[in-house]
Amino acid sequence: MSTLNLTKNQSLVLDLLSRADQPLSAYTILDRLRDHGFRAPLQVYRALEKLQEMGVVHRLESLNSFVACSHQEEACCSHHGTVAFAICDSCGQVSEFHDHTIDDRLAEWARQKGFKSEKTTIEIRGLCSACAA
Amino acid sequence: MSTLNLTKNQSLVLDLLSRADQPLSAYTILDRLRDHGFRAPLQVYRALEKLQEMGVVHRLESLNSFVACSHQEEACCSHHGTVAFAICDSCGQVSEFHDHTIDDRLAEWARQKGFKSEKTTIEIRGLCSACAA
DNA sequence: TCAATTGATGTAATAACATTACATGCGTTC
DNA sequence: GAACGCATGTAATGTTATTACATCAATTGA
Ligand SMILES: [Zn+2]
Ligand SMILES: [Zn+2]
Ligand SMILES: [Zn+2]
Ligand SMILES: [Zn+2]
Repeated sequence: MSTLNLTKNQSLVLDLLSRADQPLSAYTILDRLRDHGFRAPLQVYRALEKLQEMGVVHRLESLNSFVACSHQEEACCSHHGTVAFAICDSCGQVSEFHDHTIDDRLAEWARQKGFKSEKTTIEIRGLCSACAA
Repeated sequence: MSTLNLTKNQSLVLDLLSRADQPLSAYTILDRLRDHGFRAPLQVYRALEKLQEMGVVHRLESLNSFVACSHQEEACCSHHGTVAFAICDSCGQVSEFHDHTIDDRLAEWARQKGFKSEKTTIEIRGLCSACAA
């Protein structure tokens, strides 16, 4: 199933996350979708699992929350590899970015150690420019 | 209070983590310290909080678990800055390392965006060399 | 056609992780 | 020794995630 062919529950969750101005927890999503028939956590977690597999939603490990992908298809690369998140602890704004040099350094460390990387998490907590001012 | 002057509860938690061959959750720590008088989660969380402040214990966000610091005081630097963790999903082994280039790239991104970084999490999940073989 | 399969869904119960609130004990300071 | 700071103890609650089981619809292929 592609991004263009989501189930009803998946669409509801993705739409909600896309409109949110900050990460949402699974239970916040549940609460906000009660009017649309959501009754149990599993409905949310199942939708999130699929959306993450599709790469259109990311889990923020340090927040136990989820965001819609805001990865910009920039000129430098086309695929969605490892990304980093900068999370403002004041306003909740999340910036998603990637950096080839970081990727390369992590890959080089893994190569030297014989470590087989499956998934990399990079999250910076702090204050965005607006909130730090 | 320095590393050399821990309270009883802090010592018990740090000793347990230091001897563990994999990350431990707060509740696992609680269970293993019941014989030493631990009765409630808060005893564990309070000790962990202080130990983290001292820098002798780290929280692994992607596992909701904790490890004793294994940072090696190498020739290249003396302070305990941002570190990365490679976590084997098979045997639980955790490798803690740091990379100045990664630090620099993240700092440069933050500088450009005016983001004030407070704490950075880098965790690689995968298979260690022994388990990948 | 219709049984078998697959994948999405619904519901309840439970497990796992973390915090709040309040009380107690125990040194140090003045 | 009163006041204070700080570590501790205990109970209750809040938050996040999973397991188990049942139902439903679309697909498939004998
Ligand atoms: Zn993305
Ligand atoms: Zn902000
Ligand atoms: Zn360390
Ligand atoms: Zn391993």
